[in-house]
Amino acid sequence: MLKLTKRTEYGLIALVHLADKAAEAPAGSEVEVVSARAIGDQFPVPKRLLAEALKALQADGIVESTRGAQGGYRLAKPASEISLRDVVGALEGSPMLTTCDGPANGEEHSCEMESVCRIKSPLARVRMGIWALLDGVTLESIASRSIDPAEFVSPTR
Amino acid sequence: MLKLTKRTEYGLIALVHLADKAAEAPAGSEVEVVSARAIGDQFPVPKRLLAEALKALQADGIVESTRGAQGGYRLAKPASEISLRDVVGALEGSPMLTTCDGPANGEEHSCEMESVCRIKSPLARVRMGIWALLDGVTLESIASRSIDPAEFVSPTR
DNA sequence: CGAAACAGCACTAAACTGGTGCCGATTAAT
DNA sequence: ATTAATCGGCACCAGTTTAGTGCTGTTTCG
Repeated sequence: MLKLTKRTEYGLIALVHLADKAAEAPAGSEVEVVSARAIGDQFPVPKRLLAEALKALQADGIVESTRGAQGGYRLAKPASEISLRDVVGALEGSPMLTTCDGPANGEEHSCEMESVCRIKSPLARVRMGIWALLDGVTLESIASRSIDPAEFVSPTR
Repeated sequence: MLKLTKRTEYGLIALVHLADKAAEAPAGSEVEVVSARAIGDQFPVPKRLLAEALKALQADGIVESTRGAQGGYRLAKPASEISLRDVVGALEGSPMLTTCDGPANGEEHSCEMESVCRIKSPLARVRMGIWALLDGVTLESIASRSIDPAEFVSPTR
C-alpha cells in the first residue's frame, strides 16, 4: 500500500507545531522546548503514539530533546532544512517499493530472479522519483500556510 | 509503508511479458493470448498469485481475457497507453497517504481534526505528486530496456 | 465428453499497524 | 532531599493486511 502510517501522521503534526514554535521565537534567542504532553493536548490524537513518533524523530536527529521536568522537544535544524524525506525515513524507514526493488549495492538480499526480472530497475527509478519528490518538500513549506506549487516539480533534474 | 504489494509486483511482471508479446506480434495481426500458466512458468513466482493479479487487471480493463482451453490474456490497450498509475490503481486501489489526507470531495470520512489539522492539504499535494509520477511511467517504457529519464520529470505541469 | 483455462469465493498463517502498559533515568522546582 | 514532570526503552495485545492456497464453477477448444 502506498500509505503512510499513523506514526508518521502524528510525527508530522508534532513537527509542524515545533516549527511554529521555532518560527515565533525571537531571532537569536533559544527556542523553548515543548513537551510531548503539551503538543498532544492541542490535537485529538493518542498522546502516547505522538510521543512514540517524537522519540523516533529524536533518534534520527530531526528533533532534539531535553529530559527531566520542563523538558521537551524542539527542532534540531531549521525547518527549511528538514524534508519530508527525512521525516518519512525516520518514521517508517526507507522501504523499497517491492522486495525485488533492492538497494543498488551488490548482493544483500536482492531478487531471486535477477536475470529474468525486468521490473527491478524501473521500479528503482520510480522509488527514487518518489523520494526526490519527498525531498523537495520541506517542513517549512508545510508549516507555512501558503505553499509554493513549484516544490512539486520533480527535482530529478 | 511506502511499499507495493506482491500482487502488484507479480502483475507488473505479467504485464511486461504481455507487452513483449504484443510488441513482437506482426503489425496488424491479432495478438496471441498467453495463459497465466504460461507466464508463471517463466518466472519463479507463485503462479496462483500471478493469476490473481491478472484477474484484477482484467476487472479493471487493463488486460482482456479469453476463456476456455487455449484461452489467456493480452493487453487491452497499447502498452504506451497503460501507466503505472493504472496498474497500481487496479492492484492496490487508490489509497490516501494518511486517513487525514482524504478525498477533495466534501465529507465522506474526512478528518476529525479538520480545523486544527495543518498537514492534510500538504499531504494531498504530495499524494497527487506521486500519482502524477506514476502516471508518467508507461508500461511501454518499463518493457523497453532503455528508459528515458525524462519520464521522471514530474508532469505536475 | 474431457481437458485447459479463466472466474469467484473462502480460508489460513504470518506480518504489520495502532495503541497501551510499565518502569527506569533524568532534571527542575520546592 | 524529595517530588513531580518528562524523556527513553521494552514488551505486549488486538485488529488489519498481506501472502499464499483450496476448491468449485464456467467457458471453450479439440
